[in-house]
Amino acid sequence: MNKYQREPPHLPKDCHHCPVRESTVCSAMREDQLALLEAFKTCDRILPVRAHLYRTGERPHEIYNLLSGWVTLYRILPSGKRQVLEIAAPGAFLGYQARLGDPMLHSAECSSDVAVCVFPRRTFPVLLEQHPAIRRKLLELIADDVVRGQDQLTNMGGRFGLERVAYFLLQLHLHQHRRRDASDENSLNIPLTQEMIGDALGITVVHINRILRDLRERRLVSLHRGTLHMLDLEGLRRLSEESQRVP
Amino acid sequence: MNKYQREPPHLPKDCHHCPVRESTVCSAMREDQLALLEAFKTCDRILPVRAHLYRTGERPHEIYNLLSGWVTLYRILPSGKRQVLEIAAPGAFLGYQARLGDPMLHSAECSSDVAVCVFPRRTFPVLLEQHPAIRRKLLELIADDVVRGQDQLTNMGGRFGLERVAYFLLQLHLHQHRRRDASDENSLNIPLTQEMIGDALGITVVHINRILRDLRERRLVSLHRGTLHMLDLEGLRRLSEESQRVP
DNA sequence: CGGGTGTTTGAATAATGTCAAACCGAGTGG
DNA sequence: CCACTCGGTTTGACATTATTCAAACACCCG
Repeated sequence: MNKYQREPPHLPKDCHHCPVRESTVCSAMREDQLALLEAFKTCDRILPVRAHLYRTGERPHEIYNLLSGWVTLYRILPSGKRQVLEIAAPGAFLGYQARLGDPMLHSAECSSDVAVCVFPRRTFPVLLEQHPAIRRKLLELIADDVVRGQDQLTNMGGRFGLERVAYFLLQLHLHQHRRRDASDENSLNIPLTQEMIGDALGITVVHINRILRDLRERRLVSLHRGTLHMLDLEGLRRLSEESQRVP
Repeated sequence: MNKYQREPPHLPKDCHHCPVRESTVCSAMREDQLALLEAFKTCDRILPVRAHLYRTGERPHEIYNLLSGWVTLYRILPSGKRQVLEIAAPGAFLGYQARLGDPMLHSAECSSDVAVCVFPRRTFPVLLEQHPAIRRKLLELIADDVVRGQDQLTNMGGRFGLERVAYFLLQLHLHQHRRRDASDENSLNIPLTQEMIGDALGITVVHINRILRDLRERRLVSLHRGTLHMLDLEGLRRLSEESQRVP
């Protein structure tokens, strides 16, 4: 088993027992409508680390609900650089875009072994049409995506490396801490490499490394082999809100 | 009249004559349904430069359709820095968010004199409920927002100043060139200051200035008093796709 | 004719990237 | 079980990119 693999992928018996039902589009269905969903969905599927759900330019014929594991959404620039757009946790709804027939504009790669629930892409609009509640929920999810995107943009544009990384890790932790019962209140198991942080924040691995050392020495966070230890949440928050200049 | 003000704000007689009808949520209504929209909307309104549609933290009671002029969406960081999230052109749908009652997470300021079409916020969900086509269109618009956000993120994370600005201006021009009949094929009137570019791209005004000089001397673009001259689109594209390193 | 906003330039300094090399632990195959 | 490889981390020296501070300038507007 991969060193980052703390939770082996597990498939729920049915939608009733689905661990992420409440956090994704499926929450729009009443308990007694779940059979409809079940009928609509293609299958469940398990994928190994490094597998791709889809790649830039492809026109996949599926849409995914992430059941367990982590998926990284990214783009490659003409220069060869990689930009990580999102680190998707269980509950994420992946592969949707406005014009479902268009080629994807980003790639989705498994950062751990992964379990997904698969929907057919071609007939997905039918589902949306038949169940307005699902479209309502989807709109909600995507509207939140916009906000998180804006947050990330603000982080990238407005903070230097140290504060940037601090804020990024803080958000990562908070976002998890909402839906999850973190076994340990202040640590998070996540297949996060320094390179990934760098690619998410537009900073070199080498520099990320120095920043992480700094954060560790300040006893704020430490990242070690797939475990993120949040040592001082308040301190992190203070750091990331710090003025770099006095206006 | 403000120096940047090339087009005085003008209010359409009714929805039938609305110049942006096709590019916003209203396009979801059939010609014969426009009366319903008309009945629902609160009013049209004209706002002067520097006026705000709404500010961070407020719970506005309206939603807007931008009819003419430019609106800048931005956030302020704890450090005092400003991050420009979007430069909204006519046709933009402003002020919507998943939970309409929540406080806004960004501010919207008029960069020119502006005309907006105003919808009531409180009853907006009713409109969505009664006309699924509008929700469908809104979902589409917002899904596109996500993509443009990802694009911006990629630009910020993956490019240095020169290429970053080049790409930004190129996108700005292309995005306009789609919906507009640009009188002059290769120039764009827009109340864009160097400071705005800087705040959008996370670069200091001073540095933006040097970059713009560079771009001007390479005869790629020039920005002068509210007019953006695209001198060499192909060259810009090449520059922004340039590898900084040879992988 | 001011006054104010936006632009421009220079010099010093700080932040970050690049290159090169060593290191470290986990899985692999002999 | 050990040598070996591989992905990921760590460090140093140096180059590049960007910020900061300070000041002058240009132009529109009242």
